[in-house]
Amino acid sequence: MPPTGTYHHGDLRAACLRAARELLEEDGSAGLSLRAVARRAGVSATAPYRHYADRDALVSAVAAEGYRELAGHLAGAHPAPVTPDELAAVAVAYVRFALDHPALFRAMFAEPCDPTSEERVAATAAISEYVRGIVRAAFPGADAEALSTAIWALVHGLAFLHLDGKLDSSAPEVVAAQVTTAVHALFQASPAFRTAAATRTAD
Amino acid sequence: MPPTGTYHHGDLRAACLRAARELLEEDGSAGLSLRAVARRAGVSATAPYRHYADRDALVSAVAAEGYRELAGHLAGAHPAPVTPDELAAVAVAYVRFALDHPALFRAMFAEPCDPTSEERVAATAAISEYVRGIVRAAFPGADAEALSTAIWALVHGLAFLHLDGKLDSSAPEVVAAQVTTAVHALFQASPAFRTAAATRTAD
DNA sequence: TGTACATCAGTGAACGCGCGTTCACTGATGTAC
DNA sequence: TGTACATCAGTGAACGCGCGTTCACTGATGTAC
Repeated sequence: MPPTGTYHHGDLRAACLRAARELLEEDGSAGLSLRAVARRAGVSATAPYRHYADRDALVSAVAAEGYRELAGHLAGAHPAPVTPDELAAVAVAYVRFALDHPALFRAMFAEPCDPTSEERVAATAAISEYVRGIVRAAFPGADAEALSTAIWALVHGLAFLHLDGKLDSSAPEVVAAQVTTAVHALFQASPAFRTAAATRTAD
Repeated sequence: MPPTGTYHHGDLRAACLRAARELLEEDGSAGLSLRAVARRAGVSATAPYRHYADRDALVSAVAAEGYRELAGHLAGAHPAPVTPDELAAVAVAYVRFALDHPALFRAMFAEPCDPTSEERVAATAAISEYVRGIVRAAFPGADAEALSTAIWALVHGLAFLHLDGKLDSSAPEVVAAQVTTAVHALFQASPAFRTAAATRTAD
C-alpha cells in the first residue's frame, strides 16, 4: 500500500544499509561514518540512531547482510554441489563475490568491530556450516572438518590475494580457471584427509 | 660510537616504526595515527614529518617492514625447503607469523593506503617470488605458477581464517597439524597442476 | 684548536575538519474511545 | 466518523575530541676555514 514511504522517511533502516554499502565501495571502510551515511540518506546526522545503537551496530549489520548475500550467491551457483565441477563452480562464485564487492568483503572479514554481534556471529557460522555440509555430502569418507577447512581456506586465500592485487584478476575467465584448477587438485587429494583423520584418531 | 643517540632524539625514524607497530597491536589500525606515534615516541606531534611525508608513508613503511620480517621468518623455518615436510614447515611459519602479529599482518594485506609505495611493492613482490622459487625447485615438473598460487592462497587463507576466529587457534600444535595436513594434500595433488599447465598450453 | 656558519631534527602554536554522541525538541503517524 | 492522546521517527544545535597538516621558530650537530 505505501508506495513511497511508510513512516517519515520510508525505511531509513534499509536506506542506511544501502548508503553504508555505497560509501564502503566508494571510499573504503575509512569513509564509512554514521554522519556520512545520514548525509547520503538525506537525513539529519542523528536520525540513524533511531535504528542503530552506534556506529559498530551499523557496520555489523552491513557485514551480516554481506554474509547473507554471499550465502545466497553461493547457493545460486549450485544449490547442492556434489561433483568436483559443481563444487568448483561454488568456489568460483565465492571469489567472484569478493571481486565484485571488494570493500564489503573486506569489511566482512575485517577485525570484528563488535565480535559479540549476534547477527554477525550467526551469519558467519552459517557460511562455515554451509561449506562443511557440502564437503560432507560430497566426500562421505573424508574428514569433513579438515577438508572443508582446507578448501575454504584455499578459496578464501585466492579471494584475498586477488583483492590485494597479488594475482592476475584482469579477466574473469582467468580467475575462474585458476580457482577451478586449484579446487580440483585439492579434491583429488581428498584421500589424504581421510588418512589424516584416521591418524589423528589413532593417536 | 653513539650509544644512546646520534642526533637529537637518537633515531626517530626507527622509534616511529616501533611505536607504530605497538599501537597497531594494541588498538588495531584505527589507533595508528601520526599524533599517537609521536606521543609514544616522546616527541612533538610534528616531529615525525621529518622522516615520513605523511601518514600513508608511515603505514607503508610499517607494512614493508612486516613483509621483510615475514620473509626472514619463513627463511628461518627452512632456508631451502624441498621435501613436503620442509615446505609444510615454511607454511606453518607463515600462519604462525600472522597469529603472532595479527594487526601487522592485517595492515600488510589491507587495502593499500599507498599502492605506489616503492618499498611496499618491492616487499610484496619479494614474497611472491620467494614462494614461486620454492615451488619451482621442489616440483620441477609442475606448473610452478599455478601450484605456488594455490599453495600461497591455501596458507594465506588459513592465516586469515585463524585471525578472524573462524578456526580453532587455541593450541599452536593444532594449528600446525592442520596447516601441515592441508599443505601435504595439496602437494600430493601436484600432478593436477602439471596437467592443468599442459591443457592450458595446448589450448 | 677555535671560530663562523650552514644544516636540519625537533618544537609548539595554530588552522580547519569530520567525527560520534547527547539532548530537548517537533511533528507526523497510529490508536482508543 | 471525529476527537484526544500516545508514540516515536526524525531534527538541529551543541559538546568535546583527536586528527592531519602548516608554519615560523629554535637549538643542537656537523663543516669550512
